Amino acid sequence: MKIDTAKLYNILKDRFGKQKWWPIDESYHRKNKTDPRFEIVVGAILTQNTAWANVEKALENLKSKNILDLDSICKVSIEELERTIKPSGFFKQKARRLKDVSLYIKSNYKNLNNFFNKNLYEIREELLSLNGIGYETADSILLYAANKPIFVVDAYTKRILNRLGMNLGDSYKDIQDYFQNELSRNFSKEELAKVYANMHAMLVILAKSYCKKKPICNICPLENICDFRKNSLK
DNA sequence: GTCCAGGGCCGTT
DNA sequence: AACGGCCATGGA
Repeated sequence: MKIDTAKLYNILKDRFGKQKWWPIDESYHRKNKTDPRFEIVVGAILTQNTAWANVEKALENLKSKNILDLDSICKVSIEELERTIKPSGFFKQKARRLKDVSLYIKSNYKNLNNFFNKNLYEIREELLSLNGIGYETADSILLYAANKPIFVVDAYTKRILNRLGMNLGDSYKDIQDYFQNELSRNFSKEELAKVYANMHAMLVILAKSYCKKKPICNICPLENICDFRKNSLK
């Protein structure tokens, strides 16, 4: 069975409201005259299979050293970068990944703005060509930093879909296409980026607070439309 | 002590 | 194409 994603969107919105997603320290970037979107690029890499609380510690460390910007990450030594982001885990590979993406943008585009001004799919290809940036990280950067209309699929999304009983399989692209096809029919082109952003944000909130590994079904907003809930009541 | 978190890569079947 | 091991920290 397939559930209308526009309906899903509205149910979640009624319960959670609009989520202001991807926290950014605006005041830090105002003060330092740095591009706040770069914080999202960094966060997207640091959060790979990692609890956000640990990412926050790493981001705080970067801010306290005033190196949460493109040019600083390009300049800082790999050893110091590793030490600074250590709380976020996998610090050696993540330091390398931050370096790689930063140096790529710096050498090819000078700054984030020039890079993000390109076409969505051109940016996506370039991000995916870098080691350590897969579909989810690339799309998170595109959606939340570059404000491009592309839907982010993550482990939470897959878990929720499986429990709802939508047989979309495990393919990233299939799931992404499904959401984009459905939502683009129900919302205007101009608001799609915001809708995708809210949708993903609300799915994450749902997964964290209700649709956990051990789900809390009896107070879940999707209780009435969920196969997992129905089966557990049998 | 065990489990898990807003993945991705690489080697083996 | 699919799967398993690996990367690492800190909170529950």
